Amino acid sequence: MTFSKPKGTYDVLPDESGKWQFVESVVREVARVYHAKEIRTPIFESSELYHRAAGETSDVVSKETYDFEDRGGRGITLRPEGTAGVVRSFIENKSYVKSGTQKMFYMGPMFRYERQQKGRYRQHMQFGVEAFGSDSPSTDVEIIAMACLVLQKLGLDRNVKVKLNSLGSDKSRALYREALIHHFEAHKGSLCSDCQVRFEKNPLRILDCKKDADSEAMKKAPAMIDHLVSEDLAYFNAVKKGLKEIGVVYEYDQHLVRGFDYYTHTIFEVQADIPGFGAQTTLCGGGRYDKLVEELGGPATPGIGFGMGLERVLLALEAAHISHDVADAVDLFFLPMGEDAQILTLDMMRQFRAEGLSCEADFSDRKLKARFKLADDHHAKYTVVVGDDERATQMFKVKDAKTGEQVTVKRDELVKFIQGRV
RNA sequence: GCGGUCGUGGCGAAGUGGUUAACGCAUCGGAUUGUGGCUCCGACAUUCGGGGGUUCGAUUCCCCUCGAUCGCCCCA
Repeated sequence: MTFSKPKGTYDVLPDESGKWQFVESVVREVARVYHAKEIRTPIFESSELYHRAAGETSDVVSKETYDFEDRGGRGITLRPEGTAGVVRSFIENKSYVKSGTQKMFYMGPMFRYERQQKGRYRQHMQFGVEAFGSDSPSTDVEIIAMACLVLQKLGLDRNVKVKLNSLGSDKSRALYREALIHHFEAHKGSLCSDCQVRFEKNPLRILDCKKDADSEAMKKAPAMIDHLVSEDLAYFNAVKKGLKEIGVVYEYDQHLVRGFDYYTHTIFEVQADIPGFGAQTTLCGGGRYDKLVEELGGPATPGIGFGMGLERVLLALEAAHISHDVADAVDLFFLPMGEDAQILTLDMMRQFRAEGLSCEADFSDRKLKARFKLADDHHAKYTVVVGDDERATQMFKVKDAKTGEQVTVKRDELVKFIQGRV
């Protein structure tokens, strides 16, 4: 009987974790300079939370969640996205009593029951940011720029594009919804079957359809921007102006619609723009959600945030042929000859490791040739053979992997010798 | 949830309805018993994702299933 990983999941193997850690370190560094502190919420929440937050018409919540009943009969859902849990925490811990804008980030696994393909998994890693308490368009600009900074620091800024749209406030949206229904009513017959359903449930989603993208009905469809009430339009213009002023290149996309119903005003995506990238091009998506805190039972508090899929970021790096050096070399590799030498090696390694040097030893009794090769495989910077002579004299021959040169060093001086060279 | 393609050792990859399943890399052993990365020699799949069927005989044909992959949908 052998076991295999659940469908849609993957293992990050020891040789692959370095690049993950690198991306994670970049993300944390960007969070630091943005003064966004980390928040860690449970990876499961009550099912009700997600239904209330994302909305019943969203595909993610209506058919892609991992739901189960726990032994106490509670309805539990593995988090499919990060915002709902963070907002729940924000309200439950009364974080809203603080004044000013609060920025926080999270990084962790999200779960969606979907058919997997390139860049889409049932468990995926997301880095996300939320900012509460500011209704200024400048905060929108700041948050979008933050997502861009992560990608820039990774070297991907030339391989991505930012797409931007506005959904406006409730008022604008109601107006637009009516206009859309009025427009598509006449063309309903020419729409694809999915859009027939969208027409009934959420006409906004028709705009996102790829099948009907080139149809006459779609081309003539009214644009959201023409239905924004004046203050909403002013808000959107302020965001666009801000982005332009600070040099964030974006594309206005009137068909951009996001998957969760909680969004208002500014919505955006950062998409990979790399030849040969898979079908899942969205690296990052987010927007403003000024009603969500209130809807989930908190005081009216504006918010904006985004989520970034780290698998896709890694895929983008690969597709763009960008690699970042990951250090995996070990400072010292010991080759003890015999049992007494092994004990001595253990003692030396204990001392050296406490001093911060990384050490590895091979305790096999194979021939030295094979064992040196092992040191090589571990990218050892220095290799030391420990045998009877060395034990007797406490003098060790330290071999430099790069030059092949061997220097004899006293045990007492070994730490300094290595530390001065690595 | 829907459609296409694919599934041979740790990895890459030939192959055929018939009895020993190429080759390359990696690994292990030896040439070379305390000093590697070169070279040479040798070893390494009772088995071709799993189950069932057709057949005298199946890795090869058929069905089911699981998995991977690409796309649709959706999204990070």
